[in-house]
Order: sequence, then structure tokens, then C-alpha cells
Amino acid sequence: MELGLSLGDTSRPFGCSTDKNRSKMMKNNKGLGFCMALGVGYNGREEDEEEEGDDEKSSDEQRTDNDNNDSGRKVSSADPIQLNLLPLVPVTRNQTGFPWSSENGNSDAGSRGFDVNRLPPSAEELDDGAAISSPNSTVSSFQIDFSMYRNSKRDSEIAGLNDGDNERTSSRASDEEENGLARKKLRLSKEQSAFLEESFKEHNTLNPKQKVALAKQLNLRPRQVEVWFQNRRARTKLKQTEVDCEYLKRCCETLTEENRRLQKELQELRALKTSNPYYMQLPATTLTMCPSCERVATTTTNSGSTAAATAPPTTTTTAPTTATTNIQNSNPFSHKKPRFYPFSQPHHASAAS
DNA sequence: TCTTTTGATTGATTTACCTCA
DNA sequence: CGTGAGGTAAATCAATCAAAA
Repeated sequence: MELGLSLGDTSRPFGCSTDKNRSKMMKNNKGLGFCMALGVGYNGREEDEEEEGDDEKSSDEQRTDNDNNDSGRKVSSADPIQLNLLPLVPVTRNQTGFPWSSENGNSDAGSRGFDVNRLPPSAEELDDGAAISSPNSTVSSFQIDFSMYRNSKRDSEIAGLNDGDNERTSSRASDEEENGLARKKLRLSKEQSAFLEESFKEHNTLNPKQKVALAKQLNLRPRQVEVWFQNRRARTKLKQTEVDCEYLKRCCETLTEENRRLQKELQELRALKTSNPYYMQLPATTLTMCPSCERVATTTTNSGSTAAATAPPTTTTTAPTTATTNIQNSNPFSHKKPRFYPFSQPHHASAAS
């Protein structure tokens, strides 16, 4: 059963069930069968892609761009609940320098003594500073003591920064090549994290060009940027799942309450029927909702004509003592909740008598 | 010392592309 | 020439580990 509620990956479209996703969910036996329009607070669009119209794209790049655009389409712009996970100090791309650069005296390294996140200058950098640092950024002004993080493998990776597509495989195998050096865990500076967050708000996935560019800007390896985005996506999804669960819990509680109320109402009606046997001797009845006031009118159907014939009914027919409740109408968050008055006279003058 | 956060790794899966029969 | 099968590379994700705060 699908109720149109999506639990989990909100980068998927409202309605949730692309065949691919559905089959995946079925396969993993993890799908809860709910889909709900709860969006993550990013737009995912990549319309501002600077490479757009770039005729020099390789086929791989084009494919990646298409993939990213696909992911951009995943997000509904009408997400009813938006989770803003990014309470950030705004760091705009228009800034001429990074706030953590030594130029504005805001360097994390100053307080920590050194910044393990900063890369040592590679041979190529030393030869040609522009190879890594954008001319407009102040990244090149970093003064780094990176000796504890340094090893020959990383140096070779750093030297290969421009080869963003190859860094992954080499990085994967890097652990064996650390020659016994314990992995020193990086901590990105606040400013680096903030910049990555800003980028994530623009695109939650990166194509290779973007990845390498971002890595250059932040003086990180492309693999680090990639990992950061991976983790960010995973943790965003996790948080969203928590929100979804809360929402569904509230839905469930409200529906339970609604069900209890309807059961009670049904009991009362049955009691009324037994105490007054003539009361319920009505012909088969159609419940017709008035589109203007949303009240349900009771009309007879045994003659084939409905009392509210002037307006098309918005609900379907039921037997006199049963009423099918549209799940949408039971939506606890619906602001248009039809009321069910099976025995009240409709305000239409033509109600059955 | 314990908990939380977060950078990183690993294995699985999907997809696109290529080659070959 | 078109087609399906098999191989490969790349991207992504889920699960997990572990260092740092």
C-alpha cells in the first residue's frame, strides 16, 4: 500500500516511487511503503552550472552533469516541511578571500597552533603556485605545518590534484601505503566547513570539475571534498528520516484519535438505530459533499436521482451506516477537513425527505 | 570516562560505455 | 548493421570505524 508518503531519501520526488527506488526498497526490504512530501532544505538544482554550454565536455563529464541534473529534478519545490540543517554564518562565494586566511586574521591555525587540514605545497605548487590556488583566493597565503600528515603517497596525490578523476582509486589504496603511520584524522576548519555547507546548499552532489575546483579553493584533496559531500548527504538523509518519523508518528496518533472518534460515532448511531427502529429506515443513501461548504448531504439513490443534482458530487456513495473515509480527508494536517453529518439536513433545499 | 560529531574506509549496487560474438 | 552478453570504470550509498571535541 502506498499512501504517498516518503520516508527517508527526500531527494527523491514527491510520490517517491520511481520504479528504481521501489525495486531497491523492495530488494533491501527496508521500504516502509510510505511516501511523504518532506523536503530537505536544499534546492538541488544546478541551473547555475557554469559549465553549461561548454562544448569541450568529455562524454563522462556530460554524463555526470546529466546525473546531477537528474538529482536536481528530484527535489520538489513545494516541499511542505523544510528542514534547515544549515544554521551557518554566511560565507558567500563573492568574498574576495576566505575568512580563515591570514589576511583577515581569522585563521583557525592561529588558535590551534597548526591546521592539519591544510595541505603542504606540492612540488607543482612550488613550481607554479597557480596550479593550486586561485588567483583571487587567499588560500595560497596559508602557512602550514603539515609534516605530521605528510607522506609520499599523499604528496603524489596532492601533486595530482588536477587529475580529479583518478584521485579516488589511489586514495582508496592509500592506507596500505602509509608505511605504518597512523592515520591522522583531519578536522576541517569552521570556515572550510561553512564553505562546503554553502556549496552543498547549491548542489548536494558534485561533478568532477566542481569537486576539483572546490578542493582547490579549500586547499583540500578532491577525495576529501567528495567524502565530505558523501557524509553530508548521508547525515542529511538521516536527520530527514528522523523528522519524517516524527511526522508519521504524529500522523499515526491523529489517525488513531480520528478512528476512535469515528468508532464512537458509529456506536452512537447503532444505539440510536436500536432505540428508534424507524429512524434508520431510509432508502439507500448517497453522501454528497457540497463543494462550497464541504458538508456532506444525504441524498436518496433508489430512484436514480440525487437531490444535489445541480453540483457534481465530490464523494462517493456508501451504504447508510457505513462511510468510507478518504485518507486525504483524514490527513491530520489538512486544513480542509470535511465534516460528516450523515443525518443532518443539508442546507440545500432539495435534500431528500 | 563517556558521548557526540565527523572524517574516512569498505563493500555493494547502479549506470554508462566499450568490445565482441 | 543491429543486438545482446560480458567486462570495466565511475559514482553513489549504507554501514561502519575511529579520532577529535
